[in-house]
Amino acid sequence: MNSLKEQKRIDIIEAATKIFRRYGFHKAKIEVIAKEAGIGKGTVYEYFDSKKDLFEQMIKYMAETYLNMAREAMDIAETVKEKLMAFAQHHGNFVSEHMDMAENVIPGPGFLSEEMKYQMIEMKQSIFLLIDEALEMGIETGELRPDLNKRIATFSILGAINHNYALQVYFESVNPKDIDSRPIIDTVFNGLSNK
Amino acid sequence: MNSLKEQKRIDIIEAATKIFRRYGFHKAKIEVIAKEAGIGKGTVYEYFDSKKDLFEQMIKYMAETYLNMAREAMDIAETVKEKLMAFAQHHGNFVSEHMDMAENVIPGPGFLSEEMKYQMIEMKQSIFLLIDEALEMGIETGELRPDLNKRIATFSILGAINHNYALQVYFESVNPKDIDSRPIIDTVFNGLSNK
Amino acid sequence: MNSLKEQKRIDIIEAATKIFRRYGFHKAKIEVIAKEAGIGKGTVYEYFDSKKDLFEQMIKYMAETYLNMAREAMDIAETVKEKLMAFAQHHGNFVSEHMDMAENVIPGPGFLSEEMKYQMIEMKQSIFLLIDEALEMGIETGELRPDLNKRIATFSILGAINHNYALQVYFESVNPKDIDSRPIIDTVFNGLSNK
Amino acid sequence: MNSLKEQKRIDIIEAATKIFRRYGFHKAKIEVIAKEAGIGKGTVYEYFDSKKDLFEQMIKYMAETYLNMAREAMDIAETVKEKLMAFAQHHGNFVSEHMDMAENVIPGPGFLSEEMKYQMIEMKQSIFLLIDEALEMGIETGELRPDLNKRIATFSILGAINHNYALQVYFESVNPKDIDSRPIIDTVFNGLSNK
DNA sequence: CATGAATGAGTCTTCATTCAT
DNA sequence: TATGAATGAAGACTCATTCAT
Repeated sequence: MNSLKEQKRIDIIEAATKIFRRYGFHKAKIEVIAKEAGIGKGTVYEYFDSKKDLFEQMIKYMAETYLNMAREAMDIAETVKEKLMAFAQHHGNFVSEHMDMAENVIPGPGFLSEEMKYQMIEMKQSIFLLIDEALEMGIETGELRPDLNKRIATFSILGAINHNYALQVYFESVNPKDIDSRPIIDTVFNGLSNK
Repeated sequence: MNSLKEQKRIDIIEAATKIFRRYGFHKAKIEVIAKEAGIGKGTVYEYFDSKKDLFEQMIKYMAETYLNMAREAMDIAETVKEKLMAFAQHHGNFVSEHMDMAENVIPGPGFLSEEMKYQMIEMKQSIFLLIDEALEMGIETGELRPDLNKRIATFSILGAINHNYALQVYFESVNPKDIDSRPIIDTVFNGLSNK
Repeated sequence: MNSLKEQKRIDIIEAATKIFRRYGFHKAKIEVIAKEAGIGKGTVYEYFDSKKDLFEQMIKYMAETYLNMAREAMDIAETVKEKLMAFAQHHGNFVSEHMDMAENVIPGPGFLSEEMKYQMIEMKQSIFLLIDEALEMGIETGELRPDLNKRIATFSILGAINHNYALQVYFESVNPKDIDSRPIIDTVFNGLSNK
Repeated sequence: MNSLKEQKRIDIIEAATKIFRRYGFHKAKIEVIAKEAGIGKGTVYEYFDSKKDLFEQMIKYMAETYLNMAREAMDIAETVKEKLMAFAQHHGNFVSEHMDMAENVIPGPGFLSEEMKYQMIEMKQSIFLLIDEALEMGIETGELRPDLNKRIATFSILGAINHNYALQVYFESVNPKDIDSRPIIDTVFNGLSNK
């Protein structure tokens, strides 16, 4: 019984994901989301307080999914390099399905509730920590240079991965799944400098 | 006379910049933008076809400004490293004034006109080329490793700079102007790998 | 068995009375009434055809209660003056519990069904007759002036009682139970005129 | 210019009066009020913040009108009896046009804003004072009995007038304009008592 | 009999845009 | 040319009512 309700909640969130992604927050209509989920308009409001609430819960759900998948992918890998490649690949896969979400669907400043902002920060921190741990490990095993500024390195890796996927998709219309993460990680590992 | 019109056009765009940044596209009201520009609501429509048109022209104006400033900053610098640091610093300064723009103000997918999208791609390409040229130069002068994958390196640099600024501001509430670009560029230059 | 159903019907009506009084017709929600009655939302519809039906039956129930109590109170009294005072006192007691009903809960014109309006008229007529009979008696016993316009006198008494209670409660926040009915009746009996 | 806006404000209020009276607060649609006023739906919101605001301003406007007319009517009359008859007649005229307003259009408890409630109380007090002054005068001139309980007498008069009009209209479908106020006032003046 | 999950008709309100002045 | 009063399309949200369990 409880799981039935929970299942329908997920159904609605997944319908919302699709519609929000396609139309953005403001042009996505509740009625359309409901239809996509195969239910009536009013039913959405049995599960979520408002359009905003639905949006926030969707973000939370996606963030959790992203994080869990990233963790799994990285756990299997052994070396830091492999872990980062796994992360990049995961990022690409995820992005290929939820692409514009992050960039296009945002409803505007001051929109997210304070609680939600807190959640988002936590989530970003979790991702940060995921990379940070890998780097820490790499320094200990000697795989990475000992004088590394871990914080900046972490931000740089995340940025490099993110931008490489985003811009390749954007400029070259590549399917993110088909992007090879190896050269990205290689570049970050080896640096630009000629010695 | 023509320059009077042009000046008022700029005034409106600058008012729009402020208001769009503060409220995001959908919650920004034309009336408020008009008031901010010190004119009447209807007058906005003498200069722009629609809210969307105003938004697009604003984006274009800002992108041009960004690009011009980036070019100037990089021209002064000599080595590639200095150029990239100058770019990063410029990025930080610009972002400190127009921050949320990029992240929060976006109106939703399918919003920008095709022509606008084309403009945006051109703009991104210009930025890409700016960095690309610097790398090219670095390879020729031997400052950078000759086997560098320029495309990926460019994306990585842009991503690293962007994310470092964004996340430092986000997590640590640092004023972007106060961020030191050196360690970011150093990290990218030296790479992560322990040789 | 029949009385069990009847009892639950009364329970619902009493829950409805409380909720309608507190929120008014339109803001009173069936779900809340059901909860107040300790039953499920759907069950209300086993006993009443609609919200409107429930409202009308509630009014009818209250009116009957009012009338019965008024009759009892007046039967005990002997003189007309006493009867009117008893009526006034009863009115105050009743009003103290069901106050706003009459003033605040009314759903709007054209709302009550024709049958219901008929009921309401009958009810008002019954009250009218109650007072009318008392006056008739008073005229016969010589307690009241023989040339009295009974109809107008009855309306005036009802109005005087009603308004005195209402306005004292309204202006002076008096508990209706604590209002002394004697001076009201005295005023009506003696008239304003200085002989 | 200002008076044009003010005139339109009044137009809307008068349209609202008609529609609210016909349908009650909840069933009255803004669109219908706008149509009645010969304007577009959105225009209503240029003059009033919300349906509730419109309703409250309408009440205020009507109350002021009622009070002003009552004052005028009573000022012309000389004796207390005449004043009260004038008041009653005015009440009847007003009620004949705005009848159900008071009884049927009320939106429910807790609806009126605090400021509005305060206004309403002030208004009722003004009416009270109008009668109260007349009685005071009557006591001084010896037209009324000196031992009169003014407060209760005032409430009683208001109640008698109100109920006589309301019930005659209700029971006998009389047009309030056609009701003779003399016997009502006579009854109140002479009292019920056979000396 | 009782329930409460599902439903969708109904309406207020916002705001980009128009156009008479 | 500049204005701002007027407009109405569009959409989130409520809640009485139904009906499968």
